[in-house]
Amino acid sequence: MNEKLPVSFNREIILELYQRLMNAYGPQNWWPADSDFEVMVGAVLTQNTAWKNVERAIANLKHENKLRIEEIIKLPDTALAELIRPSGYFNVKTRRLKNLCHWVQSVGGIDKLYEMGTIEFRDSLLAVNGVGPETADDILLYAFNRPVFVIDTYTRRLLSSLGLVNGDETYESLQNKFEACLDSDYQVFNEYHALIVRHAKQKCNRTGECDHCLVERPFN
DNA sequence: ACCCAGGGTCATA
DNA sequence: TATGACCATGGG
Repeated sequence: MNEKLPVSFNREIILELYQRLMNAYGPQNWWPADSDFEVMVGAVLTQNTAWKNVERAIANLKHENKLRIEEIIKLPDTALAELIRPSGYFNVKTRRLKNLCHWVQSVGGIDKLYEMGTIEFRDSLLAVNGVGPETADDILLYAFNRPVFVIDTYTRRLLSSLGLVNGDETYESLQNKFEACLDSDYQVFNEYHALIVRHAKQKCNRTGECDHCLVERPFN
């Protein structure tokens, strides 16, 4: 008896992982943006794209005073595409940004979003062409402080590396697991995901004692 | 020269 | 429902 049980996805493990990440990297202060709308734009622009490239695109929009809903809608597709060019997929993202802006207008403007229930908010976002689960949750969590846990490829990679998942789990399945393990606190959700991204960027020196290794060491 | 980056949609079987 | 193709820039 007293044999070691296989590590499973439970509250204790998820809390310890959070502590490891926090100890290694400290608070990340996400999402870097000057406005809620900027978070929404950034969430679309960063799809499968390095954040550094998104920063350039957003800087272009700011410099031309186009980081506003009406301005983006007004802008011809070719002009908008040119401004966001550095973030890649610029034709696709031009369409997606406009879809998102039209959607905001259709619900009566940004102010109406603060009054919307989180479930309805999420479903409504997902109905916008170009907004998938991660983009929707980025917006819900980082622009509107809603307690939804963001899942991304880094999250899957980390969990897989720790042997906590098989890799065949759906987005919502993983999200549900996290949300079931944690108190529904948007500040923790915010920090947790930011820390996972921070960890993904951490280089491993293979000594077993770097921050990367300390975070990913086996659980007892 | 190749691979990846804070995804998502669409056509096809 | 489940793959595969496609979108495109910039840095390692």
